[in-house]
Amino acid sequence: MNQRINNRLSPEYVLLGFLYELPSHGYELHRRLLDIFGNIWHASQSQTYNILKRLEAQGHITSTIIEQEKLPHQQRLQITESGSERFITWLNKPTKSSVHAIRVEFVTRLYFMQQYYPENTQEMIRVQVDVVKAGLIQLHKNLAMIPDSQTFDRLALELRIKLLKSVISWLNGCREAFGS
Amino acid sequence: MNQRINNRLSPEYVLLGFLYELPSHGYELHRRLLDIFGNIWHASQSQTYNILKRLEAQGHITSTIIEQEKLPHQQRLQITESGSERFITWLNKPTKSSVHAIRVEFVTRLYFMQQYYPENTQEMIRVQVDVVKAGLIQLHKNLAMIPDSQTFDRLALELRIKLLKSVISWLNGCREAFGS
DNA sequence: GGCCGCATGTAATCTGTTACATGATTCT
DNA sequence: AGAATCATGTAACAGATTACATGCGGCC
Repeated sequence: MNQRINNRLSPEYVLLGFLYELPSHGYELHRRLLDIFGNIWHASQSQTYNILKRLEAQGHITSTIIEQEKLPHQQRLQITESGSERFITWLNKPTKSSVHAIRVEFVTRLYFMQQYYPENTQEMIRVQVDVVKAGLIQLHKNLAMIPDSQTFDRLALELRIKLLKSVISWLNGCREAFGS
Repeated sequence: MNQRINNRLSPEYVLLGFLYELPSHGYELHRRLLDIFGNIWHASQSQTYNILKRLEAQGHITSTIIEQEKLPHQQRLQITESGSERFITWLNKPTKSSVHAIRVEFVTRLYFMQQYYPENTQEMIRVQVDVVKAGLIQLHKNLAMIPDSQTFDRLALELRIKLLKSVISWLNGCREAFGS
């Protein structure tokens, strides 16, 4: 239950990542999610609350209600040991060699690594390049096994190869952008 | 209800596309889905049946039971007018300028166009190039509006731009591969 | 007076995932 | 004898989407 079995991506790590730094509450987390990751992650307000509920049920965050004068009450959310651990594990785990995963998950990890452990950014990118290169080699092997006659299958694979090559080129650009 | 409002992709058009040519039944459709589109679309067997049920409920296909000797009965599925129309509309509608959509939806449309209306393939690719180019221009505009200081935002956008450029290059390759 | 921002949710619906169920035939 | 293929599904659960609900304070 605790493990992400399939490859479905959800912004739960983003929320965890915000809370890793300091406590906050649902409304603000949602706003920051839109602000910073609006182009990458999409969640409606209620979906954000849903995810937070889930994280709380799983023991990754705890909540305390704070009454405010003149404003509605807040639910102060705080990350737990288990939540921090979960976040850090995710942050350090290379993203799989898939265009979509890189565009969404790796970019998110890059943001948080740069925020919290900038000294690890270079290494993180280096490792990711290796993972994508390994994926590319596999795709090339697959391509070699498809006969020339299967134009469609070859084209579909060639697209993925092209995209992954772009990803590697972009990753190298990242290394410079966050240059040491 | 009939319209696909959000950008969730599902292999329903693949199933419709198979049935566009000739009637079939769930089991075979699922096999072909795995065979031909295994690298692109993922659906469990029951999910395939679910989608077919949905298409039937929506009036896009009809079913008749066929008894067989020695083998289990089949449900012969046949596409309706409404289903054919839906498929053709989809087939001719350019895929939006998104890496994922191109990798999944456009590649699928390419397959069916090549199967059923090969003479339209060139035009289809041409139109798609235009759509992606328009998307690229938009992204470039967005990029120009991000100040240099926001390294992260720029990088995230630059990745998308790089990927879309690869897509265009690939599309041009397609034109040659299906050269007239 | 009406809309926006703050702040939290519930309910209904849809879609997908996994596991389970059935039962005959054909291949190894 | 056992596995794979043919062929159809149900049930339980997880997750996302949309709409709806509430209510105060501040701004125009």
